[in-house]
Parts: sequence; C-alpha cells; structure tokens
Amino acid sequence: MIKIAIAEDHEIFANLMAESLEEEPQFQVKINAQNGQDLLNQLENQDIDVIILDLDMPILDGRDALSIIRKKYVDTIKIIILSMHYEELYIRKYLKSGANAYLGKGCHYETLVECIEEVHSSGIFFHDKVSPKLIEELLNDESTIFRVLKGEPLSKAEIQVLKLLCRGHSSTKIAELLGRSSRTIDNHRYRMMKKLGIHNSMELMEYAIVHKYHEPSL
Amino acid sequence: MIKIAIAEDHEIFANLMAESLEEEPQFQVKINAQNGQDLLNQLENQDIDVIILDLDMPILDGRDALSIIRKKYVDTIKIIILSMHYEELYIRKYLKSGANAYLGKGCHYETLVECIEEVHSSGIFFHDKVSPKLIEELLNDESTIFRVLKGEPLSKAEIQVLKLLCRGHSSTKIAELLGRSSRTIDNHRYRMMKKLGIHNSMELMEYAIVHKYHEPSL
DNA sequence: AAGTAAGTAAGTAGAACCCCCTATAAAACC
DNA sequence: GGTTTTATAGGGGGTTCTACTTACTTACTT
Repeated sequence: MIKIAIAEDHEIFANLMAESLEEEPQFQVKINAQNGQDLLNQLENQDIDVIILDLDMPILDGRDALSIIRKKYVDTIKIIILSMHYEELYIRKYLKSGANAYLGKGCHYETLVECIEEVHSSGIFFHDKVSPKLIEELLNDESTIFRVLKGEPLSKAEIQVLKLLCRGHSSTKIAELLGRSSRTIDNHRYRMMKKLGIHNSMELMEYAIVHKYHEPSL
Repeated sequence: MIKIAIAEDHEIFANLMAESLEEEPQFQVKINAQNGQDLLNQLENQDIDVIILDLDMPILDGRDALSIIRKKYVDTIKIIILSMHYEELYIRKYLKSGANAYLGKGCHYETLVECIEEVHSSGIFFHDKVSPKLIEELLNDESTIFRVLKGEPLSKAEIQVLKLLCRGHSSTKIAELLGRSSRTIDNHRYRMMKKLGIHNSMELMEYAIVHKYHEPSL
C-alpha cells in the first residue's frame, strides 16, 4: 500500500485526483492539502510514501515546500512535481533540487499512476516526453536526485573544509589550519562543487546552510 | 525608569545583582532569566530597555542570544555583555557583533550602574580599562555598534546587489541583470564590505542571512 | 550655496577562486 | 583480492574577487 499526499490548491482537481487514486487498490490518499504549510503540518502526523506537489500554491508554494521537505525527510519521501509549466528548464531545475519526478498537468491519468509506482519503487521516473539527452544529463549529474538517493555525498575531509570555508577562510588559511597544501583544499572545494553541481562559493554556502554544515559565527 | 533584563545562569549572582539594581530608583529589573532561551521567551511579553547578558549559559548562550536579539529588535534594546573573560580580543568581537558595552565580572557595582545609564542614553559605554587605541578603532569602525545605532548602513542599490550576490550571481551577471557596468557592481560590493568590516563573500552572505537579505533559492 | 550621501563608472593590481587533469597511497567496499 | 572511493597534492590557465583610488552626476539638507 502506497500512502500518498496531495498538495494542490485547485480543490476540484485535487479531489478528482484523490478519488481516482483511492479507487486503485495499491494506493491510499492520506493527505489532501491546499497549500504547502498545510502539507507540512499534516506530514508531521502521517507516514507518507509519495507526495504529489503542485508548484503554484498560496501561503507556501511547492518550490519552498520541496526544499523544506528535502531538508527534513531527506530521501524517505518521494516527491512528484505536478506543474502547469512543462519545459526542460523547469524539469532540470526541480529534479536537480530533489524532486523524484516531474509531470505536466496535461499528462494522462495512467501516467500519474505509473509515475507513483515507479517513483516509490525505484526513486525516479521520467515522462516519455523528457528528452533522452536530459535523462542522460540528469543520470550522470551527481547533483541530482541521486544525491538524495545516495545520501550524504560529501566526505569527511570535504565537510571539514566546507565548514571552514563558511567561516570565511581562504584556501591558504584553511591549508595552514589543517596542515595541508592549499592545492588540496582547492581540490576538496572543486570536487564538492562538482558533486553538488554548483559553481561558486555563495551557492556552496547555501548548500552548507541547508545541510546544516554552516555554523553561524559569533 | 530604565527597564532591565538580566540573563545569568549563576542564580546567586543574578539575584544579588537584581536586588541591588532594584534598590536604585531609576532602575526596574523586569526579567531575571537563567539562560538565553528563557530570556528570549520573556522578551516577547516585556518592554525592555537594557539587557545584562552573560556569555556562558546553558541551553542558549549569550553569543547566540546576542545575534538573535540584534536580528529581532535591531537597536531598540541595549545589550551589556557581562563576561568572565575580560580581554581585548573578546571586547572587540562582541562590540563589533552588536553589543553596546562589555564588562568583566570583576568590575565594581558602581561601574555597572554607570554603564546601564550610559548605554541607555548614548548607546555605548567603554570601561576605563579599555585602551584608547581600541576605543579609537571601534569608534572609527563602521562595522561596530554604530551600525546598530545608525540603523541600516546599506543603501538601496547595495541591498539589491547583495541579494543578487546571495543567489550566486557574479558581478558581470548582476551587471547584465541590472543594466549597469560590472565595475559599478564591484564597487557596490567593495563598499558594502568596507562598511561592514568584512573581507569576503562568505561573510557577506552571513551578514545577508542575519539581516534577512538572503532569500533562499528554490 | 555649500555640504553630504548615493549612484555610477573606470584604473590598477594582486589574491583567490574555478576548471580540469594527472597521480599516488590509503581506506573502504564487495 | 580486486574495485571503488577518499585524501592527498601538484600543473596550468582563465575568471572573479578584493582593495583602494579617482571622478562625475544627482539629490537631499542645512
């Protein structure tokens, strides 16, 4: 039995989806939330397998909900983004941000069912329309869903360096502190960024904050 | 009437201080908290002028409490740090972090009284033992207490640039977005760092977070 | 009318970062 | 035991940041 949460502000659509999914013997819709905040509250008391998440909602939208959920539940809950905008740019963005699948609202009901099952069992689902190029890119991108699926991607040394970087230290300073070559520190940073798919220290700091490696100074 | 809050985990000391201060006609001790969390909770329901803050406390120490209070109440509440460690290094650090005064626990009672009055009226107090050099340095340092006293030190353009920097954009990218020269953006960033007394983008991001200019992406 | 602050932009230069590659030894995993 | 990952560190090169300066314009203030 796959336990499902729906977060969708268009009630008619949400209810229709809930009713249809309830009829499937393998599904059980346990949450039907109208916004992200509502979803987060209900998640506290429910054991959910898959979330069907609308991006555009009032109060707390799917974008924010996604990052909060990924921060809190890491990889235990699968998330399917259900959006009006079905464009490669968005698909890439949200799959890189921790979603397990991305569907356009124009997709067929059968696709949704298949998607829920796939996402629940294997952790990832690509719609037929997603180009092989993008699939290839995402599968080989250490920063995407596989990061979530594989858990913590950073090594101990990398985390140590990350924390020091967050305190505003330069490579050479960190090298001194740790008794290493500055090239080693450079290398650690480079590999972290490579893994995480980011390209500058600001985004690295952002990652550190989300993943609680950032220890506020003072 | 100056309304005072005391945050100090050594109860005997806290109570002694509270009783003595209460005897002064111009003071009223409204909060006597044992830790930072306790202090923050009580601050919600009280109108306080001056906080006497111990650095070493359980649950939530003075270091963290200081930054939280500065974030929340900005410059309406004056903060006196009361610490066991009376060293220039610490004095510099905490005064730069938003405290209005720094006293060692070895100071005389009269000094405390004078300090509370000074801090309440003028916003800053230096103990006799603080070296003129340090006073000079702090008074001329745009990153210290005067930042708090003067309110927001960043201009609109600077804040706009700061927000974009936090999203991980480079100077050239921001220049494109805003229709400015990249040298202008460089200059804004440089002047922000100069004002705030910081030296790299990580610390800039930290400032942005504390001052709520950082808008978490996605 | 003079003074002050903000916004714009450019010059110069060294430090630090970012990118990618190679390579070796140890540790961890299967 | 063999494979993969991690930690280490160096080469080379382009880009960006950091630091400090000067300078002109606009706008608000006294």
